[in-house]
Amino acid sequence: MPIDKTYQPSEVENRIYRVWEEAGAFRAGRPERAAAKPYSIVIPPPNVTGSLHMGHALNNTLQDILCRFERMRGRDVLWQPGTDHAGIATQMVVERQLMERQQPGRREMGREAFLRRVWEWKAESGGTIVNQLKRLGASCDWSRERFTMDEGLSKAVIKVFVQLYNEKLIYKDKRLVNWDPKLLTAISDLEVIQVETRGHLWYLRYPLEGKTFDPEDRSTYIVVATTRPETMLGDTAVAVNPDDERYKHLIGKQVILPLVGRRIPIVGDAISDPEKGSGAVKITPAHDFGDFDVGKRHDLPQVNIFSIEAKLDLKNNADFLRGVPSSDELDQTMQLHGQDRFVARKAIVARLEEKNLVEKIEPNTHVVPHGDRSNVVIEPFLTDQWYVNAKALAVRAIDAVRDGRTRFVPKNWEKTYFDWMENIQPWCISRQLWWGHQIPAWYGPDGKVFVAETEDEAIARALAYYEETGVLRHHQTQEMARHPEKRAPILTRDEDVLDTWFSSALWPFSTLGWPDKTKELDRYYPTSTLVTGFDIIFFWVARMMMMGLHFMKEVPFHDVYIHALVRDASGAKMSKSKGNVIDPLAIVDEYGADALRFTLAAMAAQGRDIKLSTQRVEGYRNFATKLWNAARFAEMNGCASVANFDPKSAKETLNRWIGHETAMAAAEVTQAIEAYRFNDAAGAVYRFVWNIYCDWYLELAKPVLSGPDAAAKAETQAMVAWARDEILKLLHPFMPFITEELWAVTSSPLIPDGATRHTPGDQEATDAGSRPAPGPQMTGRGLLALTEWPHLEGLADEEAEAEIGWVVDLVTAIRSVRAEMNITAAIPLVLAGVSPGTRTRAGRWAEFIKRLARLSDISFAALAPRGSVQLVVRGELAALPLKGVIDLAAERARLAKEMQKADADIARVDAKLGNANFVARAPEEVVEEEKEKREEAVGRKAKIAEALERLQDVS
RNA sequence: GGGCGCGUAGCUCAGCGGAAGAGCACUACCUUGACAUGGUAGGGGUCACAGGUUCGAUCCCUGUCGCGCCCACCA
Repeated sequence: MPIDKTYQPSEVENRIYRVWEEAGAFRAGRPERAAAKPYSIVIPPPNVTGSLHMGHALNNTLQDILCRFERMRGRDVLWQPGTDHAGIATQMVVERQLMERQQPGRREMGREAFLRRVWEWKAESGGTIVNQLKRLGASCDWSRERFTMDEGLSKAVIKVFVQLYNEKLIYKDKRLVNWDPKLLTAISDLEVIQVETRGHLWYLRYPLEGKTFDPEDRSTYIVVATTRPETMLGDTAVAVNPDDERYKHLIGKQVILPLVGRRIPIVGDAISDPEKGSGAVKITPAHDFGDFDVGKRHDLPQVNIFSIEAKLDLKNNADFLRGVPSSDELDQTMQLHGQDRFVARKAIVARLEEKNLVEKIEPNTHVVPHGDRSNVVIEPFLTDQWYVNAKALAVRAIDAVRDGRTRFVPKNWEKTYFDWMENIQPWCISRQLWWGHQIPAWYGPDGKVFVAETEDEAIARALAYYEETGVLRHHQTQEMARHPEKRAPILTRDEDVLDTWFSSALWPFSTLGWPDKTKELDRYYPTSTLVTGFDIIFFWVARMMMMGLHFMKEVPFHDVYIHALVRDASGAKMSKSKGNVIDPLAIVDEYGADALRFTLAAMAAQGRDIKLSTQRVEGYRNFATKLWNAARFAEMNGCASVANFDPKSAKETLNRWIGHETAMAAAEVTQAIEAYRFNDAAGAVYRFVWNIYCDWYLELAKPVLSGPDAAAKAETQAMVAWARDEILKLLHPFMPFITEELWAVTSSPLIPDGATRHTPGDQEATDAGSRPAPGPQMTGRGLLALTEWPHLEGLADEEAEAEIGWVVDLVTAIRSVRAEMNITAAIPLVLAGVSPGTRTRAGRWAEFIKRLARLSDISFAALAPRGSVQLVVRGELAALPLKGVIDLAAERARLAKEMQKADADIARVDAKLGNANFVARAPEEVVEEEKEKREEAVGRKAKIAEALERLQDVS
């Protein structure tokens, strides 16, 4: 079947993907690889209800390159796919949907109905991202797809929770958390972002006890500065710096808290910076992280001005005053109950102003914590939450990176990792949400906690406990154990769910079947490589390290490749609100998945953000077209793969040369991928395909392919096909679709060893993988995805390199002159006074050179003909007799310029070689190189001089 | 306040100790039997600045100036 004139990705990609899937090409543990070394990667699970964005495209392209590369190198590859339930994000999406459809909200419908609704939404949209990954070409083992809320993974989550609880590494604690007043849940430190905000600094006067407050008399009050005046209701102290002469004498005295009337002490504490604000600071232990610690140091009470039930019955903002001891003023005149915090702030400031208690208000820009999802101001809030003792788990996670069991690429991310790990805070894992893994903790009527893997177990433990403590009698517990309906009121389950990242932290082993001892766990854990963005090093990588080491006693992965962010062409972060999002699927539709993948790989240099422009994608789409047409050319010239062809058997210099170049390129690509240098790998294969194979090899092969030498022709046909096949292999990890398609199209049928070429077969490419061999003599060659990666040895050939290099240089030099002088007609070439070796070469390559440089004739002479343009090619003169065409003055000037350059080169080298220190201290090979450079330049200079002299003769 | 990174051709970026590179854009020529999604040739850079180390610095060190990002309880 002749190859189409242009490659149509849209027609090919889906079909090819189906072929791979039907052949089970991406299955881990294929029987024939039972003895192979495993290679495993777990996918960073995308949000199950999400859709593919450019970050996914980059992330998964890189993983796919590694997986396809290792698969071709014979490894038993497991690319473990799956999706994440993404607690908050998914819950928000569904809630928004309910709102848009004007359906009852989450609270109105209740937990059970709401969860049903989320599962429906998951069923509806959950396949989207998976299909999108397939469109990208991701070679995941889809038969092993997992979801963080699958039965198996949920079992792992519960097991981990219970075990950590029993080990006292998970505990419940009442302390300040980051409370998101919009989502009405606690969030972890990592989910808080600091936003620079323009606000105010209020200077408040707190009257001193025992003095009559007089705004004119500064000795009757102390001024505190605050950015959150409403929290004053919860103040339990005023702090001054113990070394501050202005306030030292007040330490130990009391102030009367305005509006509330509470007496609170003035304490000395280093938290107070005399330089800042007024030098005195209000202390609100229940509403500020710093103040919380001060409160601990000075044993201050914690006055929570929000309702303790806030998480249950608050609407949209933190409710006020539930916890504040009442004062008549607050209760009766201010009406703060249920108010929005910012409304309350205004009311409080207004009231303080009325009472002359506000000294001044300054504009103040400061950083304010916001929820990363809700984007509202976070409220530090004193509640009971569950925590993981991350500090304890971090120890081994730090060691593992320290001693290199896990290594980051690029290495500088290790510092970021260490900095965070070494200062790690308790991880708040409970969320007041519904979508997620519900915490396996049950409470007795007295608040006693029972943590267990199942409710039955919790009940059994509770009954035993209450019997032992005398709360229940033996016969009661017996009865309850027998009759479940009677025990219902005994225990209530914790309503909260776990942070999504808790289940993600288990991903490398939970997806492999843990806690069961599976053969997959045994074979694929620890995984080989993790590929992820730097933005989730803390969220995810660090936590997988901790959990992996704790539960598996081994690191979860050996290498962590950290890639950059994809930004838009001008460097801005892509976001929906900015409208600068480039949809990867739109790119795939327009240019093909291969073009997008290649672009991402080519731009994935370590350590820098990727600014994606569609122009660049277009360029690589063109590259795909180039490859396609090169394959077409081969096809049209009868170049078909020869079974068991050995490129080392090539006799033709040209063929030995392409063997040499192919081997070099293969080595370059291999080493680059091994080192995670995706851009280098992509660059190497690009240059080889376009600038070596297409630009020179195919051009030089043309005369042979249409020439009379049957043996040379047959060898060249085989070699063209061989190099093309090697290209398809080298390019396959980057451009899997077009390469697989070409592999299929060009492989049917193969020419049996030693036979001559006949017309190409016309079999459908679709079934290249599964089709039986076409005939007794033919060998089907299966899928490219499962074909062996090139390991080319013994093909280096410096002699061929030198010879073809000379041809290339000569042709280039002649073309340059032609273009500069605007000569279109065929012209003759005279090689003047060249060595016998060059003479032979020229004879051998005459036809090629004539064709590529458009020459009418090549001849030899002792001297360049008068009126010639004279070129120095590899130290010898090539003359183009252009009498009448050439401008002697211009030619003289050109040669003079060349001469200057030669002189400059010689001078520079001489400066080096004349430097005794250089000769003495530089490495020998460098000195040798310089000497060679000098020799070359001197030779060149002599030839230019000769040419100039010859030119003088004419004038 | 700490940490990380970046300033190289008009644009986007590689290179990171031994004579400045790519893609795109630009200019000229080419409908030559694989490819105009192409070919050939060309213009364009004191590698941010200042010191230092070195025989030699775009590359290493120090500082300065710009620009990002991350972390941090400061009013």
